[in-house]
Amino acid sequence: MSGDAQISRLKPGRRTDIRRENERAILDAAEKVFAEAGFGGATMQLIADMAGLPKANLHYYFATKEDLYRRVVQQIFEIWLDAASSFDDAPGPVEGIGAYVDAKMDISRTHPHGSKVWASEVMHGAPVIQDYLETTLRDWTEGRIGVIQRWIDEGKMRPVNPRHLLYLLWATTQHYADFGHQIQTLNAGRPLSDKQWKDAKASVKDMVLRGIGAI
Amino acid sequence: MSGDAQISRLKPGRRTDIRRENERAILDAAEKVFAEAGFGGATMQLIADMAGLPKANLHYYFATKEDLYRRVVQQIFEIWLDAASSFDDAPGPVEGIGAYVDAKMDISRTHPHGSKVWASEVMHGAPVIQDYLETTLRDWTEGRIGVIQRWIDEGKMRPVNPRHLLYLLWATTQHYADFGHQIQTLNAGRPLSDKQWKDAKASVKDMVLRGIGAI
DNA sequence: TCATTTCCTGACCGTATGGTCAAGGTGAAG
DNA sequence: CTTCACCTTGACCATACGGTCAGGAAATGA
Repeated sequence: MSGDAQISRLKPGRRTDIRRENERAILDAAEKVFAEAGFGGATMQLIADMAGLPKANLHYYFATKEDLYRRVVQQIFEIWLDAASSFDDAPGPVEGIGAYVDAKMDISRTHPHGSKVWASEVMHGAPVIQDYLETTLRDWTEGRIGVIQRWIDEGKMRPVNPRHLLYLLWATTQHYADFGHQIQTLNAGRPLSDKQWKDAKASVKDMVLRGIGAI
Repeated sequence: MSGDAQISRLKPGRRTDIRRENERAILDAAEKVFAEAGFGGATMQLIADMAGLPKANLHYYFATKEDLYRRVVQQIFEIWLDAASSFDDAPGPVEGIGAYVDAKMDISRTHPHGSKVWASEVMHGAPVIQDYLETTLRDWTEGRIGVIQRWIDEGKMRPVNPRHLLYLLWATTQHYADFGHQIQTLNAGRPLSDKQWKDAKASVKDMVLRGIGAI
């Protein structure tokens, strides 16, 4: 029956699905554990428990702890790169940088663990993604510096150092993920509400865009 | 002879000096190792080697790895609190926030390891300094928010959300320490020169002060 | 010189961790 | 039903780690 086919298609027992779902569960658990404990403090047992799988099963899908870690780091990097497209097809800094801040603030809220793992990785000297920094990130940065410089030349913003503007954007937006615990503590122990997040985004965008004379 | 007394005063063999010097050597080594490897990744053996002492000697001065770690975290926190005095006795945001940015940027250059240890600690949920966040840091923050609000009321700057301004200041200045490796990679692999640091400080200060309408 | 306190350190111990493996389970195709 | 590829997992191992301890060295004061 066609019904059978559909049901079997949704059953978790399907070969490909099993692989996909388990890898996803492991990666999600790993992202959280690596973020909360650091690479050294994370244990495969903890990740396994959080993913609801026996430890030996983790090594069936990911050969080593480092392999698993690498995948987690790559994940957040790709998410950030996607968000960066806001930058490109914008007529000026108000739209481009405004959208970039929005996108990065949203990611800080939806992917705080990934952001922390990335921060940890870079703080420890980028032992596993140094090549990414030297290739993809460097190229992306140079490209964006060019875009900002063009906006400056066109008189759409004040002549600030584009490099330090990018650092300020990264620092400010990621701070809300990486230092989320500190922010929560200073917010009476509660996570930021929807309204407070809206305020945070507006405040950052406002200060940045005024800081560069775009508004 | 009086000469003997002086020499013996300078000899490292003096009781108090021995304790002070060894504790200092251990704390310096620990700060570096904790920053580079994280709490979980750091080992007492590594710290001992870097301090030039046998591992057992570390446990003579610091009972446990956690005790040692706690001391390192407290150290950077006190340094930051000292720097924050720039804020208080300032007539307005240009002087106050300007000096604060200067001070924090200087610390990011001179104490990058401490900054990373603090960041790591907070990212992992502040397991050992949560009480500091809830007391000292919270009080300090509320006080500074009051100062900023007064400046706003006096028309010395635009009405921005003081809390998010503080976050922006922390994020931006500490970024140069915590993400120093990334910044160095994007700087052709070289550490920022004196001139580049000067430019960084000026750029940050300029964007921030303009962002809040103080200049 | 002697007694006392402080400092030093090699050797050792229990535990926890990353990783392995062999044996068994399970769904799909023929 | 049989086959086969893929998935699952308890038990196991070597290693590395934080921490201990006993015995000795060195400094200090009387």
